[in-house]
Amino acid sequence: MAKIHEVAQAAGVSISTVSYALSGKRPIAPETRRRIEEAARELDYRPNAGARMLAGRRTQIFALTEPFRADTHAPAHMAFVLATSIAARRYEYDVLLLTEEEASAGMRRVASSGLADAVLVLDVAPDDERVALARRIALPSVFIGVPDDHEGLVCVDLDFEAAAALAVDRVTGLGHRSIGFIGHPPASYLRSNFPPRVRRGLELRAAELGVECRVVLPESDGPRRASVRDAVRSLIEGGATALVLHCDDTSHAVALDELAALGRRVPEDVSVVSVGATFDTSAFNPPIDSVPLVPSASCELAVELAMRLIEGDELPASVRLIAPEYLAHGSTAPPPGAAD
Amino acid sequence: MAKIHEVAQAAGVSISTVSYALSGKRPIAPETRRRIEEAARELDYRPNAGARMLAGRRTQIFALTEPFRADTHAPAHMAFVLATSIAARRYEYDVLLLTEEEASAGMRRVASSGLADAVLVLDVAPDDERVALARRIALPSVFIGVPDDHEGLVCVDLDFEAAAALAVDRVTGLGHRSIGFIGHPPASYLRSNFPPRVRRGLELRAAELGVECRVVLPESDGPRRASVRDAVRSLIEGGATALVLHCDDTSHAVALDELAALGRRVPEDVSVVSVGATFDTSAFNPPIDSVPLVPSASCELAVELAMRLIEGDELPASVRLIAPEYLAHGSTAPPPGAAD
DNA sequence: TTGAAAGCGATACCAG
DNA sequence: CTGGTATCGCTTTCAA
Repeated sequence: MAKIHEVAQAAGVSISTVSYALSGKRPIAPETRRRIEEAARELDYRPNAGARMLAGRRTQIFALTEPFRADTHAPAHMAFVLATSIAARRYEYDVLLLTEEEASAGMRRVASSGLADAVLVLDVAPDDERVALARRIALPSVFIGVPDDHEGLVCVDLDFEAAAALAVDRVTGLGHRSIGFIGHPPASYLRSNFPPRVRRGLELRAAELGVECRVVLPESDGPRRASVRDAVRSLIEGGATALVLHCDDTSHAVALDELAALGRRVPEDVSVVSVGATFDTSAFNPPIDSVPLVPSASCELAVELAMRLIEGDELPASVRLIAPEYLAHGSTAPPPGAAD
Repeated sequence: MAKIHEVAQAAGVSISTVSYALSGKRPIAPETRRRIEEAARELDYRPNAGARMLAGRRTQIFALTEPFRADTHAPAHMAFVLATSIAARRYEYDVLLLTEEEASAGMRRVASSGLADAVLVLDVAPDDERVALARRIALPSVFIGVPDDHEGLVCVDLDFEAAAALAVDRVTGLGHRSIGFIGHPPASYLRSNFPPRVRRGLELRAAELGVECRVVLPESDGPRRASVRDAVRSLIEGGATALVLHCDDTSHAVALDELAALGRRVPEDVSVVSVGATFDTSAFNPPIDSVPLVPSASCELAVELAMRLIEGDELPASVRLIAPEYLAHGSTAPPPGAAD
C-alpha cells in the first residue's frame, strides 16, 4: 500500500505531478513521466480507493443488482454477471453485488452513500420494483432487460421479437409451411419479460407470412422431461416440419432426443432453430442453428451507456434493442418432399 | 447524498456528536441521540463511502474472487455467491466481484488500492494460483474450499469425508452390504478438490465396515444421459442394494428415473442417499435422503473468520471442516429380504 | 511543464 | 456528555 507521496519522492517530483502523470490528465515531460511510471511500478503503487472516491468524486464502481429469483436460470444469469464484470473492467470499473432483498434496499443504500457511480439492473421482471427506485435515486441506472413500465429509463436488450422473426424467416424461406414452437414453462410468461416477446415475434411473423404456427409451453421438469417429449411428438404428428425452440438447454437436448426416438432426422425430416439461447447450440448432436442471446452484447452496451451517463451525457431515455444474428449450424433444410 | 454537516445542523449538534451517535462508539444523551437519528432519517443520511474508507481505515467491503471455470456448476456457484453476500450484509459489508483473469490480478489490485478489507476465495482448485497470491498480499483472506497446499491459510469447507461416511453408516446400519456410488464425471476429480474427498470418505468407511462398494463416475452429459443410466443399471445388476449419489441434480433425476424404469422401488428395493448436494433433494420423487453441502454454513463461517482477521485477531491458519448432517426423507430402508 | 495548497467528508483524538 | 480539529490520501484549481 504505497502512497502517492512515496512515489513522488522516489521520482523526485511533486505529488500533483505524479497524479497527473498517472491519470494522463495533463501533459508531462517524457523523461519525468518515465521516472514516475518506473517509481510507481517498483512500489506497486495504486491510488487509494477511498481517497480517490473522496477527492475525485468517482468511485469507479458499478452496483449490479440481481435478485436471485426462484426461477432464475443460473447458467444464463452467471453469464450476464460475468459479461458485465468484464465489460466494466474495460473502463477500469469494478462491480459491487447487490442481491436478494438488497437488490432494492441496496440500491438506496449505495446511492446515498456514494458507493457506486451507476446501477446496472439485471434479471428484470415485468413489474420490477427497481423501476420506481431507479427513478428516485440520484444515481444513473441502466436496465438489462425491459420492464413493462420503462418510461424515463435507459434499457438494453436483445430484440427478441426480431430474433423470433429471423427464425421464422429462415425456415419459411426454405419452404416450411408449418412451424412448431416449444417455449419456456407457462409460469415464465408471467414472471419474465422476454418469453412473451419471443412468442409474439414468432406469431406475428408467421401470420404475416401466412404460415401455420403451433405453440406449446411444456413444463421443463418432471420425470424424463415427459412434457417436452410430448410437446415434440404432438407438434410433429400435427404436421410441423420445423421446430423453433426457446427453452433451457436440457429441454433442447430432450427435444432432439425425442426427435431421434421418433426416427426424424435433422435437418432432412425436421428443421430446428433455437432462439434466445445463451448456451452453445453448436455443441448439440446435431449442431443446432441459433439466434442467440449474447450476454456480452447486452452487457457491453449497458456498460457503455452507463459510462456516458456517468460522464454527464444526457442520454434520451429509451429501449435499445440489439439486432439479432442468425448462426447457421446445418440444422435447417427444405422440408421433405419440397420441389427443389 | 446528505452530508454529516447537514445532519449536525439539523440536530443542533457538532459533526463529531453525529458521528458518535450513529456509530455508537461513545455514549450520547438519549434526547440528543433521538434528535440526531431523526435528522439522519429525514435527510436519508448515510456516511459517504469514500470518506469513511479514508478516515476510518475500513472499507466495509469484501472482495469475492470467483474464476468462472468452464466446469463450474452454475447453480451451486450462485448459491455460494448469494450466501456470501447475505452473510456479509450481517456485518454491514458489501461484496465486490472479482471474476475470470481478474480473480488473480484483481486480488492484487484490490489489495494495493485498499478497496476491500479482506478477500474471500471461492471455487477453489487443488492447485489454485490464488494460494500463492493470498500469501503475498497484505489483505487477510479466507478460502471456501481446500486447496492441496493450504499451509498458512484459513480454509472453510464441509467435511466431505465425514459426509460420505455418514451416508455409508446409514445404509450399513440398516443392513446393506453392497453399496453403489455414482459420482461426478471423471474430469472433476482432477479439477476440483471435493469429489476425491467424498470418494475417499466413502471407500474408507466402507472398508472399515467391511461392506462392498463399487464406484462409477459417469459423464453427466450426452443423449438421454445414457452413462448415468448405464451406471445405475450396472450397479443394481451387480448386486448393490444402496446407492450413494454425489453428482448434479439432473443426474439425480436421471438415476431415479432409471431405477423406476428397472422396476425398483425406493426405498423398498433400493435405498438412495445423496451426498454433498446444494439443491433440494426432498423435491425429487421420491424425496431423497441427503447429507447436504450447505452454502450458508460455509459462507457464514468464512465471513465470520474474515471479520475476525480484519479486527486483528490472530487466527491460527487452519482448515475448518464443517460437520455434516444427515437429513432423512424416507429414501432408505433395510435391504429386501433383511430379517427384521 | 511543474508545484503548492485547498478541499473532498468522514473518524477519532484531545479538550472541556 | 459534547465540541473543535487534525488527519486520512488523493484530485484539481491556481500560480509560477
